[in-house]
Amino acid sequence: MDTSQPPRRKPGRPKAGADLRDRILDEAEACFAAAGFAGAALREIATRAGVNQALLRYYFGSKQDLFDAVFRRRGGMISGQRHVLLDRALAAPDLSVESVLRAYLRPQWEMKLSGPGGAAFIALQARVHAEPEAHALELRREVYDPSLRRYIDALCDLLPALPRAVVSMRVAFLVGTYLFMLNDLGRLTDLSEGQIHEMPPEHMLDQLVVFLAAGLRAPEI
Amino acid sequence: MDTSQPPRRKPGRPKAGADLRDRILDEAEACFAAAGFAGAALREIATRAGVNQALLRYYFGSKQDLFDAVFRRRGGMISGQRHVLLDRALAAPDLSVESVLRAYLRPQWEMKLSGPGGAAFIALQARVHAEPEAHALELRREVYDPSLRRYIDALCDLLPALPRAVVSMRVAFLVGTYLFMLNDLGRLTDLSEGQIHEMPPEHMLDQLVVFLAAGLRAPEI
DNA sequence: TTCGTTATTCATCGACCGAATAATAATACA
DNA sequence: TGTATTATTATTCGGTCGATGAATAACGAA
Repeated sequence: MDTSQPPRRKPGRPKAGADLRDRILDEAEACFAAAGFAGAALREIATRAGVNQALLRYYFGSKQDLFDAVFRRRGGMISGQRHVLLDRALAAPDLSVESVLRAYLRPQWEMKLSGPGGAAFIALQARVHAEPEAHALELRREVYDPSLRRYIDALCDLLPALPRAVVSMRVAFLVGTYLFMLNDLGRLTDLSEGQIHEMPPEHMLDQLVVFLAAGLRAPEI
Repeated sequence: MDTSQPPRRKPGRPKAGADLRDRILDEAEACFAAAGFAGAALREIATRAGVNQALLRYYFGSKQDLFDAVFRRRGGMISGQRHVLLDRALAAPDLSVESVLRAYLRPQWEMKLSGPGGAAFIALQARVHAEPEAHALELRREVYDPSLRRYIDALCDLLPALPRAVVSMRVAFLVGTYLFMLNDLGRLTDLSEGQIHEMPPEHMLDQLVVFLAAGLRAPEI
């Protein structure tokens, strides 16, 4: 009489494909963003995605591999969009420090506003940037450094008075500024006693561009 | 024959006091910085500090309480130093955006360079700023927001053409910039193909001040 | 139909973690 | 000296975690 099997049992091949894969990545993204790498539990990711935990391993390998897949998915999108937007900015007649900055910032900005998934990735990205582990550093380099180098080249051309070392350093400053700003966007409100809260998001991006462009253009000391 | 007690046994009261307490906080700081809150293990902290794990609980309470103690220790130092340096800057004849910026940046900068403990705290701080949990947010607010508000006031006086909302936002930008820069100081090297590596640290702080001061002074759009 | 391959679940293992409790040694105080 | 208090250790508990291997159902090819 032990043979009574509850009806919910369906190993096999019901929902395979990129669809399920993406759903797993979505939930993993949310969990990693909320709890960090160590704090996220594969069990919870699997449950939220409606699959068995062993399936994560079947698809992605270890926990670290899953994390990397999450990071590369959106990171690759952003890098690709930056590449396209930089090409467009360089070809446009209004080429300027501001237009290059916008080409760099817009992909992340739009991902942040695109919905909870995009916002989760921004948070996750901020975490990765704060992690000192060698693996996190490699990941960031692999995903982002190539596109960054092109932007440094473009800005050096636009700011011929500045040596490359100074431009490189200022670009590094810039990365910290926007990462923090995007991640903390909701909390900026507090410092300004609510005044920022009433500002439309598009205006905030403008503010950021103004701030960063002025910093980049500052004469060398 | 079970009564043979190995000589290494010394419960009691050998090394009590602020000394041991600080050693525990030091090791906790290093572990939390390296692995994050969830990733750090109380067992390792205790081992590295040369004490039993239960002693952590006796001194600090839960893991979260220990973390908070770590954060408040150095955070309090920084806030205190900022308060003093801002007073001094406001009273000095060369009061300027730059001098206010330096008063804000110097405590963290010197902590970073003061040794491995200080550097560990900077890393930990960057992690806390990237964590979305409500508790982390409260902690940051409690430790840092009061001093931040004074700096916003001072900068508003120095930049009367800018509305307070804009100054507040730019100060928020600024926080991200220096946090990221301090934490990534060692890695900035890569982007500049080694050129930054040869720059003396003091010069890097100057570069940061120039960048931020220009951003703060940018005319409103 | 048959059979191998692929996708999925189930069940479990060993490790580790944070917390808790009880025992115990050093000190302070009477 | 004796006794209460404080600082420290030893040990254990329940829980959770990532990983793993075996079982199994669906599908594609023959």
